[in-house]
Amino acid sequence: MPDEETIQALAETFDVLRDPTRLRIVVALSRQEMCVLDIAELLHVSESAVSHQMRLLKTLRLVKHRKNGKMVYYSLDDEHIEDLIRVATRHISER
Amino acid sequence: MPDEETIQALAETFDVLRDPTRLRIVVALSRQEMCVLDIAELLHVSESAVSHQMRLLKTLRLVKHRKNGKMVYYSLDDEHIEDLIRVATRHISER
DNA sequence: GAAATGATTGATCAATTGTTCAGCTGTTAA
DNA sequence: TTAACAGCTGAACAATTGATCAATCATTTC
Repeated sequence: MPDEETIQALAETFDVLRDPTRLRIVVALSRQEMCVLDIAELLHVSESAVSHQMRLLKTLRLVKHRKNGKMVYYSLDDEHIEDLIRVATRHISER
Repeated sequence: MPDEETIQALAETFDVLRDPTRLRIVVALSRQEMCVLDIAELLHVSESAVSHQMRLLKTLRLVKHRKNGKMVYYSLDDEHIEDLIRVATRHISER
């Protein structure tokens, strides 16, 4: 049995992806870099909602950002997340 | 962008594994078949709590069960879940 | 049958969560 | 300097969640 710390870290990782909005953001960013407004429009949620989620994704080191003037461009910071989505997609397609 | 149904199914999958108790149950079952009481004792949680979680895991087809008298033995029903845990473990070990 | 055991269930409760709203910061252009 | 724009933030709210408790079911043993 993995130690408590590992379990917590694993749970935290899955926790990020369990929310549909966050999942959509991550999937979108796996294809291209995007700014907050682009994401908000694509997913039909408010800028504020996106911004809140980006803070979480940033804190957990899932995304990185790049500022250009007043725009903030986000992209994935971790290729493992794409792996997770791939494996999970295989899972649901066979269940 | 995947359709709404796929996103929901993906989120649901990650949702199961985001809870430490549920994650510990799944990890334990990936090693051996266990009954409710075994799991409860191993994880130091109540039988009732385990039973509630087993219902969820059963509903989402993550575990299967086998009755033998008054005992119910649970085991994993899906090898993809072990893959997910493997990939996630690699992720956290490198972050 | 009654008691004991393993497991399940429903109700309840505190804690957590994601969104909204309003106001804010920082940057650009007039 | 003002207005407009892109993004961030904290408070507040409803909704969801996971554990606990008590009661119950199902099976075995006495």
